[in-house]
Amino acid sequence: MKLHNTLTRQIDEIIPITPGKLGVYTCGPTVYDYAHIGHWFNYVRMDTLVRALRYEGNEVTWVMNITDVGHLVSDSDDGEDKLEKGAKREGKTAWQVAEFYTADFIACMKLLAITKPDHITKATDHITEQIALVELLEAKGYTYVISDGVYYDTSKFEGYASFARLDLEEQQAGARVSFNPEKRNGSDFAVWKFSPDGATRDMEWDSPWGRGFPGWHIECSAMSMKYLGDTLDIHTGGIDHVPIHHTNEIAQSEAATGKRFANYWMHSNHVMVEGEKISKSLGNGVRLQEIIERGITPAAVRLHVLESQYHGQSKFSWDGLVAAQNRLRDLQAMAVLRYQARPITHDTATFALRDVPIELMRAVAEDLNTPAALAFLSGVSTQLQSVLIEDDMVDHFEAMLAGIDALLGLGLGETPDITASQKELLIQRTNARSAKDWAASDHIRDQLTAHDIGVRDTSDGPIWFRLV
RNA sequence: GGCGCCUUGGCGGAGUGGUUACGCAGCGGUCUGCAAAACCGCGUACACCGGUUCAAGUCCGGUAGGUGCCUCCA
Repeated sequence: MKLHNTLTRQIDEIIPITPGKLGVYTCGPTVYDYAHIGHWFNYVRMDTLVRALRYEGNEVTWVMNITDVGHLVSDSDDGEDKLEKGAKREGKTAWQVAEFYTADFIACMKLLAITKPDHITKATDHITEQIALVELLEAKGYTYVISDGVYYDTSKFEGYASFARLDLEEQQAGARVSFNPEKRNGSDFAVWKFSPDGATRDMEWDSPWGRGFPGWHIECSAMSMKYLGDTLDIHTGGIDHVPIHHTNEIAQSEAATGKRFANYWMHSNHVMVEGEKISKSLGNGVRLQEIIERGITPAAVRLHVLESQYHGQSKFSWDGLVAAQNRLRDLQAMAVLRYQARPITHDTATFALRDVPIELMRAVAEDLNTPAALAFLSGVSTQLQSVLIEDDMVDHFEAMLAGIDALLGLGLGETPDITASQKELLIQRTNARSAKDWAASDHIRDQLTAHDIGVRDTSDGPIWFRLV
């Protein structure tokens, strides 16, 4: 498996620290609002990465965090906590807000066939680990305390700007936001924030420095290293995290351990909706629920994501979603051929079914080139429509679908057979056609259509497929 | 102001030097009792201008347009 590694800015072959085992950490959602289509592109891609690594035979430990505290809404020094803000908006506590949106997120993951991570870690469940990490950084002299919190001194970490290739001085000169004058450097960030004087937050904890809550960045460092060790194999996240969040994670983690934090960094690029960036102000953050309400299945959404590559900016449109839905229908029509195998008449149909998932993996291994994998799959679909599926092919057919699903998560192996009564209708129609009773034959066809079943008549008899 | 990225046929989207993937939509054909489906074929696509090369969508330079980050953001 090769990936575009943000660390080296190259396509790198993934080499596990421990052969056959891989630790993958994915920056998960901040649960203050619903996830939108941009998030789902990201998580479907990460899931595809994990699926592919496992398909290659690796034992993968996948960790995803849930940020349920500490993610500030604006400037990292003065801003409000997103969860506390969400709580005010909805008249709930921050805890209730976090619980609600976490549940929604996990439900949507399931709909999109995103593999359940081995560990879904909440920041609020790991306050002890985060405090311990701050204490370690303090002991090593990386932190200082000012009026509103404990800060990390980025000037103490050599190469702070190198990961994101930042020019800190130039950036500060052109920055549109002024920073807290108590900070030693503009790029310094809070690892522990104090609760405001006289105010009580929904979420706050005691610490050696005072009552408050952890900074957003420290959470990912603390939790990823707890579950995956000091050096992760692969760290993934949205591309927007490169200059700040991931830069800060590296600074914290490497300062604490003296070791490299992650060997490979994979960043999912952004999705443009109808030509525009997804943003709150444009109100174009399409939710999965909205898509489903418009009659698009989650599997089609997933297919649409797989039609794009993670490294470049992607486009989302309703037309594109419909196109994906149509394409998926064709793949399902292929999948359902396994229920319609004929008795063996000759032994010439030697389609290499078992090689199909292997070929898909070959494409996916090239920096997650899922569009190329789908192109191959479409070719397979076309060939199978032309070939007579015989009884001795069914086992291989099922194994092929299982392989495709393991890799792409499209659920082709779950497409159900038609019912016994529907099969009976097909037989009746065949009989009517033999008798050249076209009225009866057409009537039965209408009945089948009402069941969303279409039929095509071939020289080897009827082949059914689902219309939706 | 600084640092990046992108521009492929109606739409989406592969493709890092040499048979123009693939999908959706469209058109034509075959098949069919009809319809549908399926299959086959079609559209002379690589923003523009130069350069390198026997050969460029693919490398280099420039132009135009778009876009991302530098502020929370997947």
